[in-house]
Amino acid sequence: MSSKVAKDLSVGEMAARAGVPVSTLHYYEAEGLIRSWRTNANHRRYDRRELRRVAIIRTAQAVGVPLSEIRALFDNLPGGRIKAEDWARAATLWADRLDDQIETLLRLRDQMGSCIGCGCLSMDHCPLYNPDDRMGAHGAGPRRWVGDTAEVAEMDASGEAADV
Amino acid sequence: MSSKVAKDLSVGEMAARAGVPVSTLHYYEAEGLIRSWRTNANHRRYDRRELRRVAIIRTAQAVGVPLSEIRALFDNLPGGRIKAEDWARAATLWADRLDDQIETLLRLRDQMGSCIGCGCLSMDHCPLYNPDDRMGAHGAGPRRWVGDTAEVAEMDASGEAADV
DNA sequence: CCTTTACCTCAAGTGAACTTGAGGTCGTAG
DNA sequence: CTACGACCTCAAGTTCACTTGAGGTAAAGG
Repeated sequence: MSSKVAKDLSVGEMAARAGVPVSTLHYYEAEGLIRSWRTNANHRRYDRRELRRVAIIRTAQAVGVPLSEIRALFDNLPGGRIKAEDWARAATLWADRLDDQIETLLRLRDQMGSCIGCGCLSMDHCPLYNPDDRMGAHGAGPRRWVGDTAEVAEMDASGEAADV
Repeated sequence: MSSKVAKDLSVGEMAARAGVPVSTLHYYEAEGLIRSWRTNANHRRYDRRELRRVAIIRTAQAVGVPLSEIRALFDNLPGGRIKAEDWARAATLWADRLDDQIETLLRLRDQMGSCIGCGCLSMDHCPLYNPDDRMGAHGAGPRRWVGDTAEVAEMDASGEAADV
């Protein structure tokens, strides 16, 4: 019925379509992230759905998901495909991460905004400025920064060393 | 009037307070991102405001600003300090970047949301599924992915290879 | 037949941001 | 006096995600 065969793609075509260099596709394949079959001439051929995989890879990367984690998802595919269920689970997980990231960034933006607004980076003018070492009070201990700006907020609030 | 001298910090204290390993502070200093003076014993001492610098570094990193760019800002400091004006400029710049990132992530989240909702990752069920190669129509050319999900969106819209 | 083009493999190199390790110096506590 | 912890330097190693390069094949066009 359908004369459109939607044939498989060469590595060059994939690269063009997916917007990544050929070398990257080689790399992804070596890392087990995408698959191909070979022609007589030993050239790679990609099922069109591999394009979708590349899209997922790049998308996930944009959210900060490392390749190892993406592979973990892909490795869950019994038949080499992601079942809707698996996808939903991963998507939910990544969406959560997304939410976290968005929240972090929004907090950061707010902080920057108020910093700009109040000129608080200038020791001379910031109403929050306070020469005492308030944070010293709560001692040492494990710290976290990236993905958790709580302490930044605290410093901003205490106004410690408000100048740079 | 103030008996609290708020004395300078050793590298260990800085590390504890800033939540980064000592080696990282060494590294930042080697990279010209922070400064210290030395005691007789050749030990580093940090002015408290260096703590603020570290906070800025980590914050900026969370937004994806590379160290080189942070240094570029810091290098703008004639007196070794950031003037409110310079800070405002950088903060505005980084805030723009933040906005971009937030927008990208929000877009991603929406896409993931609708994917989950419609089960579109399943070739069999997605209402968007379309076996034709719609995207093939617009040929090769430069591509971009990270920080620009336009093409992902397009693929999602066309539903190409909607299964994985 | 010859050349070009697109592909192949495998090893090594890249850059960012750190970390690890070896070997050495202070200054205080016991 | 000696041990200890905190600090020092400098070189080299690590991880991630690729990229580059050398050397080779296969099919199509002139």
